[in-house]
Order: sequence, then C-alpha cells, then structure tokens
Amino acid sequence: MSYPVFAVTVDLVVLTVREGELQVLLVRRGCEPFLGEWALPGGFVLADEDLPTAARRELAEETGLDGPGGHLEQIASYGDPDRDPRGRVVTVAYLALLPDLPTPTAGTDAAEAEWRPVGELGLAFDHDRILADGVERARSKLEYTPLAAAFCPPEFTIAALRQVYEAVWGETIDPRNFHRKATSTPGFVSATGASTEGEPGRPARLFRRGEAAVLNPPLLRRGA
Amino acid sequence: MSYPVFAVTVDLVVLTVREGELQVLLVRRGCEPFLGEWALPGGFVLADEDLPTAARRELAEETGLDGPGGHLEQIASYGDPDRDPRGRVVTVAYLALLPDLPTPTAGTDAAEAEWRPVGELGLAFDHDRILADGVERARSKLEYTPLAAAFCPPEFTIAALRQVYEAVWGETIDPRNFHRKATSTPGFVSATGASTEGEPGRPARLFRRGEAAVLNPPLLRRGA
DNA sequence: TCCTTTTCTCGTCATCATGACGATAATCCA
DNA sequence: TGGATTATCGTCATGATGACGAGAAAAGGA
Repeated sequence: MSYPVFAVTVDLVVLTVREGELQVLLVRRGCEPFLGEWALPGGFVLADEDLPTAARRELAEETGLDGPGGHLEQIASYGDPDRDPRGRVVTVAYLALLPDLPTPTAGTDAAEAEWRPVGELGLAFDHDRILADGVERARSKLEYTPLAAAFCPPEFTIAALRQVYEAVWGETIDPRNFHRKATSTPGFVSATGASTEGEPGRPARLFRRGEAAVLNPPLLRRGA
Repeated sequence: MSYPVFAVTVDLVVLTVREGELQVLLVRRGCEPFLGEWALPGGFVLADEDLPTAARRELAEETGLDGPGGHLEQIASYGDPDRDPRGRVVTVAYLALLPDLPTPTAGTDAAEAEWRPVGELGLAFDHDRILADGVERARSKLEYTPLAAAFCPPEFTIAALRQVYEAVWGETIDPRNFHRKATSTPGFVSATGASTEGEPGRPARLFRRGEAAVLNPPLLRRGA
C-alpha cells in the first residue's frame, strides 16, 4: 500500500501575561522560507518522538523552561497543501501558558525571540490563524477551568488572578465580585494560609491552584 | 534540510442518536493491520488534499452522505510512534454529527459497517481513546452551542431536541424546563410555524436550528 | 359522542448565581 | 498620626434554574 509522504511539525502558541496584557512568544525565522519574518516557535517532529514530547522539547528549546505552574495542550492541526512552500507539511499546534517569571526567550534555532501583544501580527505561514485559534482557546478555557493559575506563580493573590482574567479577556472585572466567585467556587483556588508582605494596601491572602478540572458553575465573560 | 517521513490519515468519529442512545459508526477492517477488528472509519490523506476535505471525502465514502443538518469538526491529532505497526502515522481525528435518517453505512473500503452504542468497545489502533475524546467533545459542545440540532432532521420538535440531549448526556431532563430554556435562549431554535400531525398527543410546533454560534447562557449538564 | 390517554405548552414558586455597589479592615507611607 | 491603598465582607435587586402544578390539543377506544 502506498500513500503520500508528509512532514510533521509542532508549532507553539506560548502565552503569558506581561504588563497587564496577553502576550505571545515569537521568533524571527533564521532560515528559508519566510527568512527574517516573525513566526510562532516550532520545528519538526523527530523520528521516534511523540507529539506532546515534541511540543515540550520545542518549548524547552525556545523558552528554557516548561516549569511547574505552566500548561501545555494541543490546539489543532493544520494541513493545507499550500501552507508550506517546502512541500506537504502538517503542523500540530500546541498552546502553552506560562507565568511571566524569568523567561529568557533565548532561542536555539531562531535568531531572535520576543514577547508581543497578541493581535493581527502578520506572521509567517498560517501562523496568524493558529495564533487566533490558540488565543480563543485560552480565553474560552479560562471560563470553564481554573487554568488562569497557569499564568501565575505557584502562590498568588486573588487580585493577581483577576488581573490575568482582565488581561486575557480584555475586560475589567469587579474585584469584589471576582473575589467572591474565586473563593466560593469549589476547587478554583485553595488558601495557603500565608499572606503578602511589603505590598501597599492591606495584605492579601495567598492561594494555590485548586484541584478542580472544571469550574462549576463557570465564570462567563460578558462579550460572548 | 532533512526531516522524518510521516503518513497522515484522517479518522472519523461519526455519531448519531438511534433508539434513544448515542451511537458511533464502526467499520470492520478489511486489510492489515488489525484485519477483521472493529475500528473508526478513516483513511490516508491524499497528496493534494486539505484536511477537512479528506475528512468529508471519507465521510461520504463511508456513510454516503454529509448532507445538510450534519456537522464536521476536528477533534485532535494522535501521533504516538507505536500507534500504527506500519510505521510513523499521524492521524487527524474528526467528529461528525448526523441525524439518524437513511444512513446506508455501506462502506467502500471496509467489509462491514455498523452502528454501535458508544462505550468501551475494544477498537483497533488507539481508536478507543479517539472515540472517548470525540464523545466528550460532543457532550461538551451540546452545553455551549445549538449543535444538538445537527442530530435532528432540518425541522424538529422541542421534544426531539430534548431526547438528543438525554441520549448524548445519559440524563433525563424535565420537559417543561427544557422547553422554556430552548424557546427562551436567543438563537437556539427558531419556529417554522408548522406543527406535527398524526402523532399521539397534542401536536408539537416545529423548529429549525437557530443562528447563534454559542448559547448564552449555556445549558449545563448536572454531572460535571 | 364522550371519556381516557398522551404529549405539548404555559405558570408558579423557592433557590441560587450574579452584577452593582456600600462599608469595613489592615497595611504602607508621608 | 492621618491619609492612601488595597483586601475582604455584606446588601440588594435581578435573572436563571429546578421542581412541580395545571391547562390545551390532539388520538383512540367504548
């Protein structure tokens, strides 16, 4: 039995919250095609490598860490025959959510790496569409899961968690209602007992991510 | 630049509601590997073919129709190095939802085709996991979209729509509350003006699928 | 024709989640 | 010591939901 030959890549939508907005990790391409243009980080899947393994490897190569507190999940696959001028390449896109923390962004393959606010960025290949799908996935997942904590360090305040929602959704949220929701939804967050020190204002209690897989009831955004 | 060589397939989780339960279309494999075992329908992506096109082609080959009222979306991709003994094969799984209507299920490639209630079925390859992911996707999408109508003919009653929910979720739903919800949620369904005739009981008004992409507010199941 | 059965459709009520917003608590800083 | 700032708790009206009652409109049988 004969069948067409493909190459398979993984591409990463690496998101974080920096400076109060949702940002994505981009690399400047160091080889053809699209040499010199901005693109999502990614690369070919190796001969004996599972898909999630390839995604984690690329993430480690591009960001230096996939540490705890992060999150990695598959978005979708893209296989238009014309999407890569080198030939028939199917890419499996992954979504990674990371806290802002020390992220060197010193790429191995790529000439440069940079955080950029999400939006219409004019990326190489079909990466604008992949980015849009990844961002929408992240926005949607924040509604139904405690995943916003993946953008935060292991211990965080309710206010920090709220600012993640505000950055990802691009909306302002009432702090008092959000506090009630976060602390009353089972499995959303769990208190550590500790509090912040040295910050202005009243000290805030510190929390960790809760054990729930889904929020019940969910935390719906107003926009849609 | 050299890179590993892959084959790419599409596999289909074709779901319908028959006899009050959620059922999946299976085929008995007519060639190695797993000859004679039950599997999801699918096949290799052709050399010049887009992924959704390949999925639609396979669906047409296996079921005879992808007609209006149906729905097709990508689930995810599966690429474990050992998932196919023939070599390195990545499969892109698609979810298809169809009304029960005349579905011949006379396969072209496959020896036999059959509807089976979803569950632990002992399928070939990693198809049990793909099926589980597809079923969970369908269950979840019913909460947030008017997609249940994809299981119904173009015009349907509220009761028929409710029975779709009950079959897919495996729960019983109060007919009066469901009626209120379906008719009061904007874009869920739209009345045709016609009614059923010849059925026992009071005639029911007929509806079409609404234009909304998402249900606001959603229709949440109790289980999770 | 009349009654029963069946199913659809509309209402009622208590409860819960939510948005809007007031008020208090606990820290830092001048 | 007295703001300024931020966290936390409370109140209230509104809307969505689950549980359930009751009427409406057909088919079918005596």
